[in-house]
Amino acid sequence: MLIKLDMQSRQPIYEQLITKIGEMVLMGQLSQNDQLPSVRSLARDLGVNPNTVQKAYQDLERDGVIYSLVGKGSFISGRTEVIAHLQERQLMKVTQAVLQAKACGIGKDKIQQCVERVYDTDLSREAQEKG
Amino acid sequence: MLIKLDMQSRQPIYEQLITKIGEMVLMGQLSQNDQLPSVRSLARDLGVNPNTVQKAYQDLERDGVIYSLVGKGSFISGRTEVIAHLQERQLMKVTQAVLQAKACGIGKDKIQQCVERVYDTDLSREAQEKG
Amino acid sequence: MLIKLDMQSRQPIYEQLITKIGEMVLMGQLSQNDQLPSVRSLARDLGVNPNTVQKAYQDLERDGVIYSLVGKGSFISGRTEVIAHLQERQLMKVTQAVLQAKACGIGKDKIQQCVERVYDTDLSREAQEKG
Amino acid sequence: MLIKLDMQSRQPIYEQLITKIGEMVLMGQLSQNDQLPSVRSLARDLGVNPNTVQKAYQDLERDGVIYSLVGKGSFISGRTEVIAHLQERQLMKVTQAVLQAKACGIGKDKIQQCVERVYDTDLSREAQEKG
DNA sequence: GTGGTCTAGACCACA
DNA sequence: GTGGTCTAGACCACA
Repeated sequence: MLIKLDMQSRQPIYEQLITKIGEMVLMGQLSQNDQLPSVRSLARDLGVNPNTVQKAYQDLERDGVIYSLVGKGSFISGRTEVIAHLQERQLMKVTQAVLQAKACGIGKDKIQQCVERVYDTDLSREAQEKG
Repeated sequence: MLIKLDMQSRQPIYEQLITKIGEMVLMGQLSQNDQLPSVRSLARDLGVNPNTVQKAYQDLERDGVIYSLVGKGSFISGRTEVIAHLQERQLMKVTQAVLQAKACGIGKDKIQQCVERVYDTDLSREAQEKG
Repeated sequence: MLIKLDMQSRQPIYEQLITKIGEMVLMGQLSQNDQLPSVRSLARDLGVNPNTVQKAYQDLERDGVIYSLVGKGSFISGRTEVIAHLQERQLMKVTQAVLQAKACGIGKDKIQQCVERVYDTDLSREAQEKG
Repeated sequence: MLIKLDMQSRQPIYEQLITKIGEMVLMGQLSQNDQLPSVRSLARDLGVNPNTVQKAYQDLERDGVIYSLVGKGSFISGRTEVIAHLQERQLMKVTQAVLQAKACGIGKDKIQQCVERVYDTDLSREAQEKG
């Protein structure tokens, strides 16, 4: 389970975990019924408090992204509605940021440049890494 | 001073205040050397503790957005470098959100639709207000 | 009465006034029994609140730097002991700053350079202004 | 954590705290990633309100001297640029005091004596402690 | 346990 | 009147 955490970030560790696991589901790196590492082993691997992983798993279960079987472990639910919901939520964040940007007097063109840069830069970076 | 606070929000009150005043500066609703309402009067108007407004004002002063004179009041600094910095910071937030969206497998077109919607919606709202 | 105030400074205006008048006494620009401008006229000239000038004059009188005659005005006392005391107090400030600098691990040589710079720079500046 | 506060001082408690911790960093008594006492424990030890310590810690974090992790604690950042900046700021204070002294007609020799006294006195104090 | 936010209210220096 | 500091104490999210 390759997860990079930013310990200095203002974003709570448990939220970073939720985001990362959500991304792995959306990108197909985690599929229906795949088993997640146990709370303790993941906590050990990441060097964080088990409570933190526990909190992330609980939230993911509450949102239907994973399901837990007592004594067996935690698994990806893979329900399509959940996946759609994850993407919607992320789009909402973009909308919020753009709304605030507009409230700051930032023009549509600036935002569009910003979007272009993100999608173009990453494509070229992936090309480099593959090439 | 028209400021709406969301008391239910996860975002702290003093941060909401900072954001709102920053927006008013960027939109030209507050200009250089304009006087802000006093800590106490704004606190009274918003129904929050003076300490909370004080914290917002002190953070704004540290960021160079306003300056405070004991015994006289708090005023907009209006330094251009500060204004530019405020906009950059907001653009960074958009970039972050878009980056995460991309990491979730959301396509460029979806983001662009989202941007269009934000800017078009507001235009129509302005049209309604004028018409 | 040529006095330049820094309205943006953290140092209170009344303290700036006290310092400036003290300096003028020490530099011989104000001599024994010289009359000071009235509280109101000085406040008007400087664009500050009369209370502020009043407070400065009161402190100066308490320290024996000036004396006030009701209905006549305020005057320089010019007592030698007072002049010596003003200089001592300023030296104390230097000592305090140097003590803190030493507590910060700053070496004696750095401080000495700093002293040289102040005295050399100003001499050359005075030369330019006179020449 | 040995910190002496002067409750009678005009200097605010939180500023005294900031100064003291800054000095300990500069003197190498606190090094990179060293953990500071928690807000509550330090407040208890010093007999002040936790909010006051909190304010000091937050200011130190904003200046890059320390970093705080919610749920874990506060730690020394140890960034060299920050350390250099702390010393520069202290030297500025010395320069200001010397400039004012000169404006008061105090000669260079008087200042130099004052510097000598500070650095010699402390050396003898260290000698006493060792001897 | 940790840091962060907030209230209610006092007191201060300053203009 | 103004901003700034501080206390006492509550509650929250997080690890």
